[in-house]
Amino acid sequence: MNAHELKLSTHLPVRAFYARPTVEVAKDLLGAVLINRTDEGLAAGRIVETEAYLGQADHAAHSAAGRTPRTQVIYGPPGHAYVYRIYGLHHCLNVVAEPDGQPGCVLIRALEPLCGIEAMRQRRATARKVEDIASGPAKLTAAMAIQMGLYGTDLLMGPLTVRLFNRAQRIEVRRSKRIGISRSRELDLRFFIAHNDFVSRR
DNA sequence: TTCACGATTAGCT
DNA sequence: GCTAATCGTGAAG
Repeated sequence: MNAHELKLSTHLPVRAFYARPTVEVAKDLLGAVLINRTDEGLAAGRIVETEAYLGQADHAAHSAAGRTPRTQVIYGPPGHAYVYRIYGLHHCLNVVAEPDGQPGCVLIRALEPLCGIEAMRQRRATARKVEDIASGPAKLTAAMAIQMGLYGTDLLMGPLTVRLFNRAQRIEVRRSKRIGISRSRELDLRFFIAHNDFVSRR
């Protein structure tokens, strides 16, 4: 898929799309396209796996620690990027949900690469197969060149954006426990597209 | 100021 | 399955 086809087949959601319950946003982001306009050209991938992190009764969410310099964007207006560094090595990308003032965000966990795949391969030199380029939360930020500079940016303004397909295909959504957390591990807040080769785990 | 740890990944056994 | 790599954050002193 090239940049022109991408523009014709997708559209930007309105703010209200993000100003909904986190779980709804997490489900509806499946099948959407994440796009980053980088110095090395356009990078885009289809979202195939997400996790919801809630504002209340979710001890695994970063916002559970309350409002801090790091987590403040989660409490702000929806449709913005919450980027954080993990293990001092990697970055993870979240999309802020819920109305302004209420915490809640969606971790993007895996993408199916669509545009700029050659540049993604260069940024993800260890990936042998295309399925390995963005099949994990820190893999996709590396592939898409997403770093702390995008913290707090508005996904309705770019350079980092999310677009929805104009003709929504029917997607079979699977639900499971979240990956790699210890607290609130009993919650089923991971969503992914069934039978998809690009998810981090089946 | 100190300290333990984490929404991960890659490489090796 | 196990572990190193590597550092900002938040809690405690």
